[in-house]
Amino acid sequence: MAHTNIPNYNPDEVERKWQAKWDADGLYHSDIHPDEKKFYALTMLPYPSGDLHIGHWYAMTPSDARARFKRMNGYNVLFPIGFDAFGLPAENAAIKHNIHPKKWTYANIDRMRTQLKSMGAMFDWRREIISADEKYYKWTQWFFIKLFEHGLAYRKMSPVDWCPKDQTTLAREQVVGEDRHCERCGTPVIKKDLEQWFFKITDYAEELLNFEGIDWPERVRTLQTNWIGKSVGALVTFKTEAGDPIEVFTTRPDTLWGVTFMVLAPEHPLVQKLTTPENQVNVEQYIMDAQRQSDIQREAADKEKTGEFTGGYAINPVSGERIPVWIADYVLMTYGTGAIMAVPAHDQRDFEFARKFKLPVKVVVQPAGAPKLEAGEMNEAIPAAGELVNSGPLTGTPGSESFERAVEYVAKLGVGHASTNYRLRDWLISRQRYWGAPIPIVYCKKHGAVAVPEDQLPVKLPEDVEWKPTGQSPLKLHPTWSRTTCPICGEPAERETDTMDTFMCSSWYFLRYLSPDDDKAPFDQKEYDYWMPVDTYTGGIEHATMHLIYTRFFHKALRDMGIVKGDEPMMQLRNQGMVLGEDSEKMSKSRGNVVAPDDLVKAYGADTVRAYLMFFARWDMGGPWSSGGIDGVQRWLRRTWTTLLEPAAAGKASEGDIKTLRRRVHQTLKAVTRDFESFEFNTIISSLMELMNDMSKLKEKVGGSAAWAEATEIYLKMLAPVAPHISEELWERLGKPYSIHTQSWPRVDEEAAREEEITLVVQVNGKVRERITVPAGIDEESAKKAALESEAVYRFLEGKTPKQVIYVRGRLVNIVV
RNA sequence: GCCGGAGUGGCGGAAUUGGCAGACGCGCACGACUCAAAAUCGUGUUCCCUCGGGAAUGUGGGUUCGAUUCCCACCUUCGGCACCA
Repeated sequence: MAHTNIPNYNPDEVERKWQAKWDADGLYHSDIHPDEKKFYALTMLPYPSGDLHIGHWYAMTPSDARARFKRMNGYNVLFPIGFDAFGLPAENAAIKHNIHPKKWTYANIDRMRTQLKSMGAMFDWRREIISADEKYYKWTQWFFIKLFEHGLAYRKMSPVDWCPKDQTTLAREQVVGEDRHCERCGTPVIKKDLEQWFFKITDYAEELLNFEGIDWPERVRTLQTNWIGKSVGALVTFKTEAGDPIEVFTTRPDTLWGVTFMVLAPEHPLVQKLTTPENQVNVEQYIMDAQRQSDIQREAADKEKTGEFTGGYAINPVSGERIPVWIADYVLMTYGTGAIMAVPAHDQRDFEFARKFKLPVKVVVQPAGAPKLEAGEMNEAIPAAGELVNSGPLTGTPGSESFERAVEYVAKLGVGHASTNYRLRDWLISRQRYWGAPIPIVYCKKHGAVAVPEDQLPVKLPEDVEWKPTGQSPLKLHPTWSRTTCPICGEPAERETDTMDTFMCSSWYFLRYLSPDDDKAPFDQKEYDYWMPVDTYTGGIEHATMHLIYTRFFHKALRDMGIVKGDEPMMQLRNQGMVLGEDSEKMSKSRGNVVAPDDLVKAYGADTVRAYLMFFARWDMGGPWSSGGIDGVQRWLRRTWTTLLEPAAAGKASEGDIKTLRRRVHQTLKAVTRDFESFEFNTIISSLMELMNDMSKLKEKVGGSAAWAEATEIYLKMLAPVAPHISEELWERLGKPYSIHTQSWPRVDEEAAREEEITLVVQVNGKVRERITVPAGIDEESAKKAALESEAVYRFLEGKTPKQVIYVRGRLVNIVV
């Protein structure tokens, strides 16, 4: 079978040739064409960490293939790329290798740009953005000022999460895991009281829970919903005996008559006042202990309850009962009001606390069906709703309306009202590090925090800075940089020396792709009106409660300022899984299980790597890399090469063979089209492999026919988004007009795709006994008749009469005996 | 504890609406070609079997003529949240 008269498939040569030509021709330039429908395909912008990782390829290749598919389907496609270039790793590498963060970052970008280009993606490089460029971060600062002007950026002193290794504060979203460690470096965080800048994302908590009109994965929606943590309840005001109000948030206003004590967070402002002299020493000791403990210790769920009695009492506003006020670290100052009403009969935490400190338990809810609750006999709290008992005027209220009735009651008394609480906190954006966009604020003695005027942007990041982390912002240590004048009064003033969280840069980057060089505005309005919103956004799920929630907030805030339109920036989101090492572990240099795409491209060519990444796992699931499997994909592309280039045999094709070929081609086209739409990339490749297997078998007979010409043309068009170089090369060698990537996606010939004969499965009692070939259009009567007459059925019926015969059109007959 | 995903051959995975379980590929075995090997091509490959069949999609039930698919309970595993009032 060896044919020596056709050239060998040399991926390296083919790929270099076409990448150069596409680049020279501007084949992937995306410009506004008002008469064409647009498609904005976006892949999450990479951090320039040094080398392009196989994970980047895994994320971007199918996104690129789908963008190409959309282009062939008549869309004017925008598929841009850029670099999320500010951030800690640059600074850490700078310290380690004593190289300036800027130099390190831009050298990495140069390397990664070359690596990205080897992928052969349809990126429009004219639109590349680098978030660390002055012309980019000028607008990041501009957005900060807009948020500031609209009251969505504010500064406050509060206990914040601090990473002792990276020497900076972190947003809550960037503190992860049970031991509450830094998302970047893994070091457990500590609390520090600092004055920091925040964005008021909590203003949008309710709206962020609404995913109507966007096609985002259930998983991301759940993660964001949990993160926002909505609780519906009521705020109720108790009073101390001295008359000071203590407001509590409760989700169970129906249990108000069951309150037997109150608990304040140790940091609660009323603690000092409430504490009686004889409890002073113990309370102060407890507060000090609580402060010393890390969050990890304090928030451990299985920890035994601790607390201290203040000696003070409060009055229950509905019952008038006098109840003791305690402090305990299970009540957090950062959630709700920092104080709770304790109902030990119906809340497990309060129950444990009451049992430990011998506080009374009072039953006020009797769930239907449960035995009558007796406080003395309970060994756990009963949180279920039910009929109210021992609840003053509300006694006898059924569980179904107890919540509403209780809220009405406290509202009538003027001591409370319905309220909703969210777990979401405002976004802390100050970072005490060098390599970020400076916060464009000036502090004036007279005017306080003043925004830098727009015409003075950008506030440039100086390069002559000692960047080693000291816990102080490096910009603060610069001898002159922070010295300036107040934009309002002109008096000497100080610049803010913290930089912004890099998630600020990535919250709006997809807008900068629209007009990366515009120096009048963050984006060009014409470009915006044509391209936005993003139609498909692809990337990892790890940003569900970081980037993806920030960018939605950002968009909504800009919408309310009239800067952008619509409620959401990205209409459809899809997440890829993760490529693991061959040992099924996360790839890491220390484990030595890293797969380098550059090596693979060298050995197999980009097309094989692309196709294998699309083939080897379900894209949304990912999985361990297997070095063996890639050979199969390489074999398939080589087979494609030889099958399409070998001269056709002179033989005459039979009508049956032609029909078979066309049927297979159009059936495959149908499946591939469907799978591109639904992100099922692995079955695209297997369908193409199957078709190639069939084509190579049929070629000897049909190689000279018009059907064969049609088959090769459709096959190459389907292959083009997956393997853009080899398909372009074969397209050219078959004498077709340049470029295959500007061709239209073929149309399915339904007539040709239709099966003429089908295999009818014959079951007896649900077990397959026979397969018979029948005409596709067979009617029910004939199908049943054919089944009953088959030899196997005769054997299995053993003379018995069928009780029932079930027919599924075009599929099977089941004979029930 | 709560929320969500996943469990199918030796391996990655496929199966459109409840209708042929294991497509496609890897690996393996055998064969062709070769002095030989590689490459390539071909055949086979879930398990058991008395060669008639039988069993099988994490486990146990249920619905159905028929369940990888729907329902209930559970196990394992991955991810998120977690003293959130």
